[in-house]
Amino acid sequence: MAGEIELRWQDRWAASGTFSSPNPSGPMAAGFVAGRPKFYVLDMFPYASGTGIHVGHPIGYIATDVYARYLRMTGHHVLHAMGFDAFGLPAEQFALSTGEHPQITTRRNVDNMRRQLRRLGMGYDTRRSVETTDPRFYRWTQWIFLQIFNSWVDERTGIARPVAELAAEYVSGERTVPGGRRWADLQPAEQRRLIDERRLAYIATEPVNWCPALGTVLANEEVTADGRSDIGNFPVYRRPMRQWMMRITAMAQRLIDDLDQLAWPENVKQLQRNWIGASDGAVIGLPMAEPADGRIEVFTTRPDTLYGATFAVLAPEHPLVDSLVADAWPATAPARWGTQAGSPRAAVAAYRAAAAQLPDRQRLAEGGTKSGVFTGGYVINPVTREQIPVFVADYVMMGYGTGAIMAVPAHDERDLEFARRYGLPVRQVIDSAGQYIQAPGPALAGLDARAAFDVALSWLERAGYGRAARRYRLRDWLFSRQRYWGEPFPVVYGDDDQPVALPEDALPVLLPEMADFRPEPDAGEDSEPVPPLSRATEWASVELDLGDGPRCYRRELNTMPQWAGSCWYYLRYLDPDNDEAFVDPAAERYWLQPGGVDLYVGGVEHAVLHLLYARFWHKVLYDRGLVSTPEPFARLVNQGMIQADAFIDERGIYVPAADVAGAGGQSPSYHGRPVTRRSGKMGKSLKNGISPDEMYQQYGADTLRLYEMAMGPLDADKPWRTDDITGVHRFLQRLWRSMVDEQTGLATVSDAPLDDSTARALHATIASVRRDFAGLRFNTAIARLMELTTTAVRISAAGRALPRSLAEPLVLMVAPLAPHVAEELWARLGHSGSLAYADFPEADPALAMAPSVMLPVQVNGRTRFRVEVPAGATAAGVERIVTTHPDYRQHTAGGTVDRLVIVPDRIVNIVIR
RNA sequence: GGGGCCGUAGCCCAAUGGCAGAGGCACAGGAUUUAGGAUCCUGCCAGUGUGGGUUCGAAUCCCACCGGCCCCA
Repeated sequence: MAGEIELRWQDRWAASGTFSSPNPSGPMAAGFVAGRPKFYVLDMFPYASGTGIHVGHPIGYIATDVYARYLRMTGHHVLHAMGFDAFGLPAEQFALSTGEHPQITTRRNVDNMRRQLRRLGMGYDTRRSVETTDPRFYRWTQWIFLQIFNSWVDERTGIARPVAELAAEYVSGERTVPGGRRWADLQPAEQRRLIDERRLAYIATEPVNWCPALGTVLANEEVTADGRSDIGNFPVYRRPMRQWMMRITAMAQRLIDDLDQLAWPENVKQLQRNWIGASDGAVIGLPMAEPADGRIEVFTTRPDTLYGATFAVLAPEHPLVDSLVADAWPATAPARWGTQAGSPRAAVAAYRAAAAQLPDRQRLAEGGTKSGVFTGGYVINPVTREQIPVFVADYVMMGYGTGAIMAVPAHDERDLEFARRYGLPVRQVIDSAGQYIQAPGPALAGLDARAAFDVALSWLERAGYGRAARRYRLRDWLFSRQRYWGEPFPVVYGDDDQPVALPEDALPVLLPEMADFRPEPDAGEDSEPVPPLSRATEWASVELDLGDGPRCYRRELNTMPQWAGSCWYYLRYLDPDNDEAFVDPAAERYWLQPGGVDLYVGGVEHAVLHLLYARFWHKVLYDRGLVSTPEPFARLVNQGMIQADAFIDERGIYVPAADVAGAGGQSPSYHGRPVTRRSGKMGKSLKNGISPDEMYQQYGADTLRLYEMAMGPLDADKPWRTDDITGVHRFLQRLWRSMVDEQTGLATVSDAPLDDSTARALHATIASVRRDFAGLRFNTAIARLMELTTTAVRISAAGRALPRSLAEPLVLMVAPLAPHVAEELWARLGHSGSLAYADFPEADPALAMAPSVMLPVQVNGRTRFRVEVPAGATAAGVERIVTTHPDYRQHTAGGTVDRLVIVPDRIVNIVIR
């Protein structure tokens, strides 16, 4: 029954385009009403995986759909669309596992997910659905890449500008060329290098995480703490490679500062701040002992502890290592510093080679022993004038600060561990009482840490050794992958091997059809990455006329990472068919003003990467005048995780929860063997997913939607219990029977007016439900609607037809949550159109109020008796009633009344001493 | 180790600093029914993790501890 009704309404909504929302102008302008408030509701971009969704996935989608339906009924233009992220490693790995082409598997996965969401009754504007793998979409992903490639961040303002303006500054002399030469005197290649090194998308040879088994490099975030790939758990090796990078670090400060204007959960903002990780300190130039004019720049957050610096450490990748390494060991160097190795140069070379293998996260992991090797070189501590030895050690990272540190073992644990291992001196700067020790250099004795920092910094500045500096933990974003299934870069290379941006009319650069899309098989640890696209030989080279006649160019063979499409899909929903621009500015302004997407709902697992990358792209687009808001997402809500029972066998391996016998009982078993219950996040890894298909087959989509919304607050983690579904299922049946005759199937309602108490219940419910919907508190709204339904059931069970003036508002209030049954009831109540745009009931406060209330009267905080007072009675009126009440004298006899606390309509408290 | 979130009935969850209970599950009893694991009615159970503090009044605010989850190291 439910299934038949639901499918019928879903067809009707689709056929009549019920949820199409108009743009203010352009091809989608039909139905636009000027002056109507707008709202942009957005779900995080789903990734079309191979296994379909489980019931934990759509909880956020259901919530936004309920909210969007509510907003439509309260007079808003609502934009709510759903598209699919389908490029990237997971889709490609899935295709590899089935042996089919990702084009095919992706198509199937997206179709399946569309089907599942449609079956849940989602009110999306299906005209606006996009897929990242569609050339009409990724053409603009490539176009945005070019905007980023052609931008630089002006270090004076932090704002992104066209690189043409950077060149103009060099030409005009406003910006001086490093080295003091004139721009016009530079070779074209030198000019080009000066521009390229400022671009926001750039090529760099950087140590990266190379995963031979996946045949690609991975971002740090895609590598686990023990140095394996997040996807597939394959070993990852560290090696330098030529890669595309995004200069997100140039926006670090704005990415921190602008968090303040966002209505986001505080913990997500904090995660972003920590990830960017600003720290204030100083860059200190430590003079090298040899060569005498050399300096090593170290970054420290504690310049006040310079006196305690007894050695210095360079990252293995540090460019100064070569010039610092001595030809022979100094006679004074002890054997434990590694001097038994032939020469400093050999020892350092061996160490660097070993360190290069390890992924960053493993190098930084605590507990791993700190290893290093002496370079044979020394620097001078500016405070003590002593020569201190310089080591190379892998606990210092090239990507952070300056890639070099002054080591203060007395006040840094990692330095201390290193010093102990190599027998280096430990010199205290601050004594056990927390006081600075009398020392040469800046006078710090008696100061607190804050003041000492300032004094030490100004001492360094005056002496010419250092300057204040702010550094970020954030690293530039590794933006290329050696895989097939991604957006091709809109870039080619000429004879000089330098990247050249393709003109806009050359877009899209289509991903070539390849039967064999696999990464290079059997790639070993030392293998050179061979992108699959290199085998598309016809595609890989191309003759173009880029302004200086037809020439042969090579295409970029890497592809973009999975994050690219999700950085801007929310803009394409606004204007999905535009072939002239990535988005029409009028549509963009209408839907994004004032502060970006009005409500963004998704999982907290995207708190850092997706949200940071998307903010970065959006800011570049904003600076370049292509979008109108500095931030993409004004308000963010994280839906909670759905947890479910999972089961492990005696080996500790998860077994499919669906096949566990006696899952709810004391002794669950799997194929006759005992298993142990271990609850956790529903999903593939715990093998405890429950498919929505079986739920709506058995109960219907309305019931599933209601259950997911009734489980608890949207943002709380909640355990799934299929047994509990019967509660909301009964609710819908009660609602139905309260107004539909079971024999005839006709609505039986009367035109009788509501009695006072029913009217009160109705209007109080309307007021609460409106408040709850507006605040995304669907669980409490459902509780109110269940109560009102009980009222309705009582009326109809007493043999009276339900008054229409109760039935209709009840149906309308249920509609956002259970739209199919509501539409069906609405139709049976005699209405011809969909209720999707019917007016949501309005509460009349006068009718909602009871004529009188029973006020509890407390004595010193304990309830002693009650008085009945008129609703809304003033404090003076209540006082009169209470003090003349027969029980008042009895309860105040024991002492003197200090005062009466009266909270109108709530409580009275008599304070007695 | 640092940061964040959360502990209310057998379970899931409500409660602008104001009578601890809205709703659901489970359970028990009754009604109805050829029967039902359907439907209707009724009932049942906690003093809010622990200990302090603020307040006329604390589940709610503050501190410490215990337990759980998440993030970072």
